[in-house]
Amino acid sequence: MLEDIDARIANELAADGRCSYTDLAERVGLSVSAVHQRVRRLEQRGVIRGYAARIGGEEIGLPLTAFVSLTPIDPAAADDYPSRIAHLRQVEACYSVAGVESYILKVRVPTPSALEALLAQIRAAANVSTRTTVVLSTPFEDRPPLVASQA
Amino acid sequence: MLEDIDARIANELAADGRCSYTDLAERVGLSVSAVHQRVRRLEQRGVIRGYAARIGGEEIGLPLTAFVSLTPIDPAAADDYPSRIAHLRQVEACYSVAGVESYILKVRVPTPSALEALLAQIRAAANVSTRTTVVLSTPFEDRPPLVASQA
DNA sequence: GGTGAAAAACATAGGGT
DNA sequence: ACCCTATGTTTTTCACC
Repeated sequence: MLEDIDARIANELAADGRCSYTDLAERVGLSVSAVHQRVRRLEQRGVIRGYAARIGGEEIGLPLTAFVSLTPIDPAAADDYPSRIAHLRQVEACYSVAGVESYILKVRVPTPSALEALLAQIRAAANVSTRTTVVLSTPFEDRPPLVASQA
Repeated sequence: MLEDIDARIANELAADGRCSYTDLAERVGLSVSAVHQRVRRLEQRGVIRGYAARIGGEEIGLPLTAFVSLTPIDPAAADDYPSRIAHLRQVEACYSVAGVESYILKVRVPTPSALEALLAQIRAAANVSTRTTVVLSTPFEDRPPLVASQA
């Protein structure tokens, strides 16, 4: 599926998303145009889904992170919770999970009272009960996965 | 703290980490060099912590994501759990949380049995008990936070 | 798949307002 | 803080292997 040089390219870009093709080419030992072509293919195949700047939460006034677990109140309701919640931009991620609860959300807000308001919006928008776990600190986050070759 | 144009630059780069300075300059209505200077300052201030390619888990043979909650077995033990776990590369994130449990980890593995092995490693390395919630699907993830100005 | 070369676009530094 | 200009680098395409 994923060949060795492609894996190395993906790892490099996961660690440094703005790395130039020229640098990449040197590191993996190919010409610039070959690397360029491979990167485009990786993007098409969905191995690389996009590029993002990692933003420091505290520096932009969103120091409070929390995980919010959702339990549907009406078990017979339609299963479109994600779409009911996606418009809330403070919700950074939404996972459907196997467990007592149905979804886990990751949220980022400026203050405890903003969290309170957001929880009310979530409950209202999706007809769910919530259980919230506040993040105290983040020793590490967003570590790039080890892309291994499997050709 | 964070001025309007800086906020827009941060938002653009959060959404498209490989956007050129030329494009950025057009979008925010400044000269290329002014934008370049601002980006450097945002990086120095920690607003922008780095750049990363977003990698598709299924496409690289890591289709199984889970959240693992940790409870210390010896409540008197030293509080260096993150450093005991950081060497396990399947652990993508580590959060210290307020709740029944002490930490939440996000992990990505190829198979259920790799998850089993990883959990054993986590328990052995940190002397903790674990509770695992398997992710079934990910409606969305890594949405860029809304960087708001607060000058 | 890969290379190499040429044109266009871009990044970067310096001096001026 | 910003703009402009000049220079070197990078991206991107294309013809060829």
